[in-house]
Amino acid sequence: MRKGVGMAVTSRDVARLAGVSQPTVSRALRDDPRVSEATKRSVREAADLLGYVPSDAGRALSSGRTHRIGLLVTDLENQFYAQIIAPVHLELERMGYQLMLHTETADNETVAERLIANGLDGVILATTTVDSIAPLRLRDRGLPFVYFNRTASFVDADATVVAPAAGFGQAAARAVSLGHRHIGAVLGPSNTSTAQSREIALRAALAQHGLALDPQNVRRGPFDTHSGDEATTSLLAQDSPPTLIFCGNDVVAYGALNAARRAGVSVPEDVSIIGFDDLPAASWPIIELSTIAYDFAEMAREAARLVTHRIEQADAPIAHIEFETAFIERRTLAAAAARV
Amino acid sequence: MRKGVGMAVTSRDVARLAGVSQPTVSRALRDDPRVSEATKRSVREAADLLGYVPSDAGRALSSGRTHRIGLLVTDLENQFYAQIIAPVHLELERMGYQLMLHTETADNETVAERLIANGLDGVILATTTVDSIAPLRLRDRGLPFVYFNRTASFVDADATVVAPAAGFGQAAARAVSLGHRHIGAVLGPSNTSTAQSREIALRAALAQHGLALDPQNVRRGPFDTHSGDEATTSLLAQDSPPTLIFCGNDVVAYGALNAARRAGVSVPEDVSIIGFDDLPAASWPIIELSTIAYDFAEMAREAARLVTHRIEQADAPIAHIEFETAFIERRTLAAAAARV
DNA sequence: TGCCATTATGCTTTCGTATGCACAACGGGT
DNA sequence: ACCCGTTGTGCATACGAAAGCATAATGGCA
Repeated sequence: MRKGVGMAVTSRDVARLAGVSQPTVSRALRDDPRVSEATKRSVREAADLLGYVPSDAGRALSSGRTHRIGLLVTDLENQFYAQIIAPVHLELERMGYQLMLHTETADNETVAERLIANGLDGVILATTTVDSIAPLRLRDRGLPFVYFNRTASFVDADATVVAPAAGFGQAAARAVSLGHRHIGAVLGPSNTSTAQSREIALRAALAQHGLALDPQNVRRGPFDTHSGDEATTSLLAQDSPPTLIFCGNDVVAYGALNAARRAGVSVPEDVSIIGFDDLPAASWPIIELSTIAYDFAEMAREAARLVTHRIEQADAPIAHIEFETAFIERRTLAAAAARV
Repeated sequence: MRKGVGMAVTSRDVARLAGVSQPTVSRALRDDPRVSEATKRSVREAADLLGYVPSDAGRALSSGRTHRIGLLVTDLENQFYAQIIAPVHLELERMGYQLMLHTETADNETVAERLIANGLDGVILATTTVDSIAPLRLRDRGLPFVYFNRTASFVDADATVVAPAAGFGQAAARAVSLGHRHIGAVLGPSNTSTAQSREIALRAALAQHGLALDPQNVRRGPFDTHSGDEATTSLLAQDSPPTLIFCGNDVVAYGALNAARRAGVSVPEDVSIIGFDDLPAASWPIIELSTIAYDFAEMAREAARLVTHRIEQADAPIAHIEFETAFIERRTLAAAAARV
């Protein structure tokens, strides 16, 4: 950029007007205690007068900090991530950081490179698979990052995760008391830590009551509505379908509800559905989904705090923060229908 | 930043290894035709070997371009904006730009300042109110911006907007043919151009059939589910409620469906509901919302293209791009119930 | 009155990349 | 053999803010 017409006002211009040096302007505007109140006042006045706005690039280059945090997700249209973005954004802003959204496209290889190239101070990984190499790359670069919700195997790092045992324990107990014995599940992708931990928790909870998942009644697929729809359609098409279906998350459960409706199967009379996450729509009167809840907004904020803390104190001990779950019973869970 | 341990590899390091000057590295990696193929190859090799990643800040400072575009929204949890972010993000990425999400908080005054301070090349305004001053500030700064969906009064700029007339025309015709005469509406905030244009289009469409909105059957509120719920609850509580309710958008319509369900009013037997936007959930079997559709994903991509085009060619003529609408009939619209 | 501590400010350099300009090397045409 | 055009590379510097260090101004105390 060589001297355009609309060239921005720089700290040097402010300095000239205020009759001080450029470094003094820099210090005054950042409220450095070494600058006198009188000077600060006149500098601020000059800055206001000129409409001075510090250059992000200049500051970044000089200080080595961008105050930008990347949030890596795959599917922005997924309601779960939509719910996450807002609290992360707000919490980061509260702490003086800006959020940069990044999506993981097909070629996983370049994701870490793109994150690194973007001059981020830190990264929140929200859709890591257990076998992802991105964390390795970030670690090698020395770029601070935290796991949100999902974790990867190769590298340990700060993480906020869900502890699904309690929620599934309560749900299973209630389901058994309602007479459910033939239980199905639409699980998430087996290369995600969330799908893995939920599957383990579900199986353990059922085992408490002497029950097990019949492999015939288990489906796996991405955490999205379409996948839940397909899987449930296939489950319900069987000769003796399960009376209750646990879904990998709420978004999948919406798909399950759609599949049941399309198949003319009543919920909860013919089949009960249980989700996971307790998204806002789960409690809508037209949905009323039974689900396993936890404070995902707080979990998102915690991830934001973890990453900024890691940036500011690189040698802090690694923190794994678990969020407890609880079963929330709504319309979509009812007594098991007698089987034919 | 004064010489840390994990200091990043710079173009100078690459230059040293490749035995060329730093500017040659810069040119070689950007595929400048003035650099010989042989040199390019050896520079690329050296860069790979060292794991060189160009500094965003350095490039931004030197070139005066950040390749970052801000997207300004209010409510990230709103499904409409969630649907918008993905296409904008992808289209920008395709054109070599990064998306920065910004939210409008309570103090509108500082929004423009925050956008300007963030070293953006351009901005997409998605939630402007007609009386917003942000566009003025951006124009004064010379920061390129475009309106998405909504426009403001004070400043003209590139815009992508919806043309609601056709959609409402079709919907009204169909509604009338189904016997609807007492029609209500839950409109958006009157300081948004979208709420204004939809209200005008709706009234005009009804007028075609000699109908008008009874002020008693009109409610206004924010474009969210809660507001749609409240407004509809109040509409339905009247002595002779409307047989059909037009909602400001789909998210509002979801609220209307919830309100009806809670009030024990059947949709569409007792009341019909029509939305606007055709969000993915509108076509779900458990929802099946009649609505007015347009290609919002393409509209989002177009906004992305407009802003980058404006950046690259500041003196291009201002473009206003309209997206046509069409009525989509689903379960929530049926024949009007006979009135008591 | 002189010295030192403190406070406030300025000078200089740095961060990493990009670009205008100078210039070296090379080759072809006469 | 000379000139000139072309091609490829280097040099110097700009971009804007921040920070280390130097130093001027001030005040207190002996």
